[in-house]
Amino acid sequence: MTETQILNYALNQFAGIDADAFELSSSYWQRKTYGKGEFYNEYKNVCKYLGFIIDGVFRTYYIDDVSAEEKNVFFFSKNQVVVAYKSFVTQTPCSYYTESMTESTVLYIHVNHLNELYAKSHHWERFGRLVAETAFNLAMNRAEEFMFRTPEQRYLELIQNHPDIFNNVPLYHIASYLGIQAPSLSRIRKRMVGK
Amino acid sequence: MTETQILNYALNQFAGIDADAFELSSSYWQRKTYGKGEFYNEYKNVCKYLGFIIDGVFRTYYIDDVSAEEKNVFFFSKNQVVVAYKSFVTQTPCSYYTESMTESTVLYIHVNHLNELYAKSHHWERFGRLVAETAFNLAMNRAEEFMFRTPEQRYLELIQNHPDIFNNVPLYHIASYLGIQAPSLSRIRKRMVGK
DNA sequence: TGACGATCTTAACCTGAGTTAAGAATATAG
DNA sequence: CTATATTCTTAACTCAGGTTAAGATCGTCA
Repeated sequence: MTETQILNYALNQFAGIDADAFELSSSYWQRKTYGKGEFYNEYKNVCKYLGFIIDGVFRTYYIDDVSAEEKNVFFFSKNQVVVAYKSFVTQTPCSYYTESMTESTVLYIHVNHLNELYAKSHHWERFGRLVAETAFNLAMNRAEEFMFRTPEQRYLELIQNHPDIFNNVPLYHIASYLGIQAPSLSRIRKRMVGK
Repeated sequence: MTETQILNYALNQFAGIDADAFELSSSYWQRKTYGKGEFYNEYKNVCKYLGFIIDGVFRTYYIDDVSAEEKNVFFFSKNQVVVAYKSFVTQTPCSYYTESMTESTVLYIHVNHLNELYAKSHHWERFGRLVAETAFNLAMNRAEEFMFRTPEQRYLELIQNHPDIFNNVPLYHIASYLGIQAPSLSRIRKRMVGK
């Protein structure tokens, strides 16, 4: 399958974008590759593109003003959308960095083109709603993990629910994502030997 | 102002719903009052209504399976929408309880009627998108509070940003909202005397 | 007003995460 | 296959929040 076919298929699965609706968008999609450590979007930058990951892993992180520590917020991988949602929707500067952690390939579309598609087609409007819902679910799940689970439970659930992330990301990035320091994650892992 | 006028005004402010667009919806809105402790929506119930709070305060909480503790997730008050968003959008059973903490008055609309309005009017479609964005912001802010702030910082920011909640809700409910136990909140408050 | 229930604080002890720094294990490149 | 950098674990200590139970304070209403 070509990359465009992969995209078409994914959009169909996700939002019922059929061949005709996809055709409306086809001239708008562009392709970009990222090296390890390259940014999809940076702090204070307005996110102008919605990306679909053909291959690779991205992380979105926050830099704490006080401790200057990086705190991982989201991971995005293959066949997922990558976007700084709030910045993209409101076209305001982003609070985060979104960085490629691997060699990556992305197909992306400009916010203006997407808005055109919303106006032209109910299918694409539906897509916009579903992206909003997906973003909500992502944020709400993240909030729930921190409100209701201990770091140990978050660790176990990450292994269960996102083995793709767990297996492809160094542990110190996992620790940051779980909201703890690397030594704490080591202790949790040690505690669990035998359980 | 009548309650309907309050609603009309708020919808206009929030999403540019003009007199004509409001007229489309006017026969759909119903009114309900809640006593202290009455539920807007309960665990395992599908949330079928989007409410606009004329007066009162609601809280959404989760009950921990293990500890059987209540954990407050959101507060909603006057001139805000009250809804179990995920349940409402997906029409699936809710994970939460949403309870009135005071005598309250709500104007509400059924999900089917709202979907009708989406189909009929771009104004209402816009409203739907904005509700989705509001829900995202609420969830994302909550996630950020827990990912990036200490309980003490969360407490200070609550006082700053939501004095209405802080002043109208008992401290043990605030503690739960901040993700800590009541004695911890007492210690934080004590620590801060003199700061 | 005074008695009750609700709310808030305090104390004592426990536990798990933070911090720092050192060292072990693992990858990667030359 | 060794040297080097990266990643992971461990140790020792500190500290904030959890837990439990007691007591203080506040509100309310008979």
